[in-house]
Amino acid sequence: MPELPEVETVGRGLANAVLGAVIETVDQRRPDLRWPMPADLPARLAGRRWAEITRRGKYLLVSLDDGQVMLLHLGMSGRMVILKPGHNNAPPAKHDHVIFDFTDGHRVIFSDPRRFGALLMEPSAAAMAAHPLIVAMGPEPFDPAFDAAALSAALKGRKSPIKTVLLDQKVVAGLGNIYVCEALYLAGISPTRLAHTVAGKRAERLVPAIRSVLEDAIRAGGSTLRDYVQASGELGYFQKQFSVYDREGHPCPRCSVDDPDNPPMIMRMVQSNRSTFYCGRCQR
DNA sequence: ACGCCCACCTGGAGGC
DNA sequence: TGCCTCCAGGTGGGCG
Repeated sequence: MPELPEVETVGRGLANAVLGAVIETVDQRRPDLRWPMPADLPARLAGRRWAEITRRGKYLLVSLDDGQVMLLHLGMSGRMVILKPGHNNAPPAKHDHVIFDFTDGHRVIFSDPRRFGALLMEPSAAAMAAHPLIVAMGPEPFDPAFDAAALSAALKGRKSPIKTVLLDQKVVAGLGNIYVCEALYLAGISPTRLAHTVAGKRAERLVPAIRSVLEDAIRAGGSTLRDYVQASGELGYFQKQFSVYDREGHPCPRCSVDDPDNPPMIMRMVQSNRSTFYCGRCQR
């Protein structure tokens, strides 16, 4: 579920609620998610202040006041539930795996039914930066260094479809199935086009298209942040109207206006066992 | 180094 | 109501 915009929104919501707050207790309700969590997690976190929250790709990095860094990944179904002081007394739900209680009364719950998510810790920022999951990642899409030339270089020699290659976090960090479909649509590039042929003008269209779909989604998420604590306390999965994702059979919003009597339809295909949504007419 | 496929999990939707 | 199948926004690891 969560791609870069959702992770960004979750990070902002956490920052709004508990940045600077001190952890009183941690209730670790199972030993592992995708990987084992630190066995001494509650002891390592108790009394620590959440000093900084940053995002790298789809990872959230929480820096603590003693220099430790906690890595959070939401996998496919992970959520961070934020409960305000005075609303933190409900018993844990089935998939509430880690519960952080802060001295100011806030409660943060890491909930993840499918458990593809992760919670890891490193003793220092340098150690986290060198972590295999972090060190191998490609550029942030908003980094100015991620330009058409850099993208072309990353795609050079890649003979798979561009759709598949953009899901590789080493090419660019943070894209998932939804926003790859949306970015290719916005750029007018066919998902089946071989990645190494996305160069020149196409690469120059694709980079701003990637940024645009991500920015729009972050904005949509940010607009829901005002009341980041709703009745459920859930955060980060906002409704956004997509152009192509999950819209099989709908008319193409861009080129169907050419011929209203016979509009091209958004189509679904399967690439590497994952759904791709696209317009067969205006994506080349 | 690259490309393909599987596995890891649970839950929701839809068909019968 | 129950049972079955399929599908889901991620990604590391094993294979050729």
